[in-house]
Amino acid sequence: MTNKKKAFRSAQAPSLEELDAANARAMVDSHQDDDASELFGINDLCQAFSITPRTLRFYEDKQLLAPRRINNARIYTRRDRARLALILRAKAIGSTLKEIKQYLDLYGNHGEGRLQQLNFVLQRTAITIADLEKKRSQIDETLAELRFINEGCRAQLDGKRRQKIAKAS
Amino acid sequence: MTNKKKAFRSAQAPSLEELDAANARAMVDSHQDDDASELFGINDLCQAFSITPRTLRFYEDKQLLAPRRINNARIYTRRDRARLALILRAKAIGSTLKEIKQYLDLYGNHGEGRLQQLNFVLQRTAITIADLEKKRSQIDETLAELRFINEGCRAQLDGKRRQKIAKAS
DNA sequence: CATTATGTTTACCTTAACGTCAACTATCTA
DNA sequence: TAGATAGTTGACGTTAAGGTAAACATAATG
Repeated sequence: MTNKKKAFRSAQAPSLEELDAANARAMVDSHQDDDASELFGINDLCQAFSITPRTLRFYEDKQLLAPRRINNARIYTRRDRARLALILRAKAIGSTLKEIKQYLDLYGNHGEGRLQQLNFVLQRTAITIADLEKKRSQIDETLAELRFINEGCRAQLDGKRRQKIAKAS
Repeated sequence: MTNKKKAFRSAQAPSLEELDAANARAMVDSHQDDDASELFGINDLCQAFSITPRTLRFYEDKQLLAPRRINNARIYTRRDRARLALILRAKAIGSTLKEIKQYLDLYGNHGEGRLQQLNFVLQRTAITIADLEKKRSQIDETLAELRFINEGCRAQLDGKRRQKIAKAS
């Protein structure tokens, strides 16, 4: 359904497969709360996730990322990197950047113990979870249909093969 | 993540919940290969799926739908309706209209027995299936994280409740 | 028959998510 | 000191998926 590798008009969206590699590392990184140790330039991340600099700057514009600057150049920590992984994964499953921002804002703010906020986060996560579960089940339905078609084809092909063999003998 | 019911700027995308009702009927209909019996006007479908006429005309423009005309007015059969349900479901899980068209083109063309075509359909469905399975697993990961946050909140709130009780006694 | 309700086409407008290009700036290098 | 290299901002372009508005057609209805 996705990713014909036409490569028309430069950098396409990263395929789901491409995402995985970088993604895995980033996920690990995100729980390693060391901050300043491993740093990345903009192109490091671009290569790692198969995106363009423009995309990263755009996300920054939209306040999804906030890397430090060193003489005006963007420097990303592994936390930034992990955040990026979240963003891309969320995008891959059909969320808009606006939604992702809200999601990440929740994600960040679960440490301070204000009762109001905790309840808020609790609600929002519950809603988001419900939403994703629904999406998941829609995917499952679609998968069931596709498998049905797929097996139908396979069966027909098998039939033809048997016919040929029968004729040949 | 989706659907704040702001209702700003008229008809929003239909929520996942809204889709379900009409969807279910349409799915049933799609296997009831009677064609001309139950017919729908454009607004019937709009209401059923919470979309606007513009959207239906747009999909027709893009060749995703091809309703009959009766003195130039669009008349949809239950098959059209079922097709629409597929389109909307695919959209809800993050596919583009272009992708959906390809998907539907496969969907329609599995009846004629040309070997080449069967093999083609077989391949394409396999690819699409793999893609969706990946998406599904990404959703699963996201869900796991959200549940983690959610339970963290819940635990903290419980903690506070116990503190209060302890103080009170 | 005039009106109202439905529906149609054509054409332009909008928003999100980037792409592309031009003009700078800072740092390293020959 | 003059490139080469890697990065920056800013402005405008583009594509997808519709929204909105104007002008017209047809059918039912008072």
